[in-house]
Amino acid sequence: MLRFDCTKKGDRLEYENISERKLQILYSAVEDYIQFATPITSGSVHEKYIQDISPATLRNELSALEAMGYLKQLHTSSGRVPTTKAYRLYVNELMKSTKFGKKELETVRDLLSKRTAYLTDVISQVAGVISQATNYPAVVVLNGYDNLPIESIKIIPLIDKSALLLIGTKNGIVNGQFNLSSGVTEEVCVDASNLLTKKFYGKTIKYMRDNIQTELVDAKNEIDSFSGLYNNLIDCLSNLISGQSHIIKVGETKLLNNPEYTDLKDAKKVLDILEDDNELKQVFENGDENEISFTIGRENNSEDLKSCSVVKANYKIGGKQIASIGVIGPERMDYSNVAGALKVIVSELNKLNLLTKTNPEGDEQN
Amino acid sequence: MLRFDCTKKGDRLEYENISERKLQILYSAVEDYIQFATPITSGSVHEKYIQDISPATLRNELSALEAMGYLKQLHTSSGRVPTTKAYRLYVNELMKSTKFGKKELETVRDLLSKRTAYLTDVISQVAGVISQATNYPAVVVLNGYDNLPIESIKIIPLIDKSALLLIGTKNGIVNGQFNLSSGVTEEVCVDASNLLTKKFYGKTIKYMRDNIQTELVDAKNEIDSFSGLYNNLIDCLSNLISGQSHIIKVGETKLLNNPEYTDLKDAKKVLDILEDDNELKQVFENGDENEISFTIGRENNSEDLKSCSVVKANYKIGGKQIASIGVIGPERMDYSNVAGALKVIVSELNKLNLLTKTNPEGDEQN
DNA sequence: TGTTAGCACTCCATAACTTTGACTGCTAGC
DNA sequence: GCTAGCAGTCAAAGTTATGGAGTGCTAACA
Repeated sequence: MLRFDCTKKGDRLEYENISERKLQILYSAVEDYIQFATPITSGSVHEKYIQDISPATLRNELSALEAMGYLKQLHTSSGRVPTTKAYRLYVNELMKSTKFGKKELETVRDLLSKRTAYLTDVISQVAGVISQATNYPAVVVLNGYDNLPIESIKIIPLIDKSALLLIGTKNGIVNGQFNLSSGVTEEVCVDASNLLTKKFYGKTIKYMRDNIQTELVDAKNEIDSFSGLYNNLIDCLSNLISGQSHIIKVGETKLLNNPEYTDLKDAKKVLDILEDDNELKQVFENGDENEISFTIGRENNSEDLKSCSVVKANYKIGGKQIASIGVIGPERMDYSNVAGALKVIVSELNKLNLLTKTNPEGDEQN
Repeated sequence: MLRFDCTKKGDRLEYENISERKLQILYSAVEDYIQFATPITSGSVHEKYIQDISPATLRNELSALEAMGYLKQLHTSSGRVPTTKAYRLYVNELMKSTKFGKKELETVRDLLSKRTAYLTDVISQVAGVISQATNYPAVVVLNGYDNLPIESIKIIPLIDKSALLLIGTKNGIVNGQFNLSSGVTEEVCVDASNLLTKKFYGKTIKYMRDNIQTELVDAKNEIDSFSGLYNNLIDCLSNLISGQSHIIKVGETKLLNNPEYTDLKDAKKVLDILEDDNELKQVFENGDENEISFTIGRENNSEDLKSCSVVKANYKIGGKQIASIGVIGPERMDYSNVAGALKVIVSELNKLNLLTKTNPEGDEQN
């Protein structure tokens, strides 16, 4: 069965003077290797994909593709496996952009429709959905809270002289906690909440951080009792904003389902990176600015990740990066399925975002 | 070096007619195997632990201990490894109850002192601390919210016609979300919050569930606008209470650090159970009602866990089970260290609990 | 009766070797 | 330019030796 349809001939030839037939063979080879993880042989390509070319001819073609750097043999008399160059060509030019079934789409929608209020809950939910849809470990890196647009601010006094800070954003509630000086009443908190919401509605959290000092000095003059809140609130805000670039991981052990990691030593290298939040953050800060970004095998900076690929979606709002959402897996990754899953999830997240966006305007007009 | 000091002779003899010398040998054997994971031999015991008994005599003793079922040989001419029976004796009678260093204690206190408001955050923090302190995968199963005592109830309207429900408990905030009918003002939410807090302060969440219908019927009569809240709030409460017995896992891959899981097939069996929340819940519902409960090797019900041990602490408030906190690891687990870590964490949790308990009374008296 | 030295026995772990089979590269013919 | 067929190659699996660690047993001793 020939799965390759020739639609982008012009683009392809930019890469190299590579015949259409070689591309067809390479496409079959990569897809087969992704699916079965066994080296490609002239026999298997003939049998499964391209019956009208004999194995002997395929041998010549495979040999040529090897000379061009798209395939490599593990040893003489073994079949061939794709190189990073082949995966790159496959990802850029050959693969169907989304091989993501309707059934999976339904599952994703179902899971995301159970909306949760807190941003961190949304993130871990998203990570879970991706890991389930792709069967690889999923990682979500929230790139700080700076770019999130504020919808409302609430300060809620708790019983033991502390208070919750809830910042409602279009994506979910961000929360912090701080201590109240004695004498701060529930009323003061309500007043402060209203004041802050009024001053910062529609602005980003970064804007709030940069301007809260001056804004609150004014407020302090207006409202006396506000002083019991002032310092601690600012502390809380700066803690909230500076430190917490949240990272969530789900399904690390799914890595072990792949035959390239039957040797624990190899698996350990990758799992150790998955354990180390700082390293992982760096990994997910790499890649280009496209909607979906692929870092394949040897393209990875880290030596221990040369056997891996990282696929991530850049989740943006108003052109500003909010989070990196992605998976990590063997170089022999099902790129098509992963890219499909990530696209669907980002698009569903954007829909949720629109949903919350329309309502407050309705409220405002009332 | 003889690490065993004889203090509980009377108790020990209840088990079996086993000489003090055999106990000393067995103690050395188990501790050595826990530390090095290599079979015990007459030579190594002589060299490392009991110099004044010759290897030949130790051979006789080890052979006798094998006949009694405390040791087993993997094959003739191999050393011996402890059986489940040996670990059970070790845990019940021989081990030092806490082998938990001051340094580790400081770490635990540090981590727990960064108090977070939300119960789910507290739980995952606790799981992280345990996994870090023991170097095994940690699991926390929150046994529903039923037994948590209520301190305050807040309903917070969000911008898009939905509302947050925050139930403050002595252990942390439990939160839910529900939709508001139109016309429900911020004032109504405040009134409802105050009313609910007044009615249910000090009662458990279970009590609230069982009595909210009747209590709120009265309130509906008092306050007209309350009807916009009524149904959805009850829905939210019952969802909150029934479904969510939270389970949190941290450090699953730490299992792979142990030599008994260098074969991925063996590791997979255990990791699969760690993936399956339902099965895991059952595992952690087993065990006795003691403060710390050990389920060792073959004592496990699940066939796939016969090579594992599960140690859990029952975290209770007022005698009522709140959560199971524990670790899962190879049968050759460092029981002493794990038990120490769990005890410390439960005791620190109880302290935090007391801390929040004193403050509201202060508030009440003001 | 309990302890101990010494020796024979056992059996795993490791390495060296052999066999098998899958696949390629090459050559010659179409 | 394509293809059949055959020789060559090499890993994977199976087989056979070798070494060494550890026990069990026996006989002597306190």
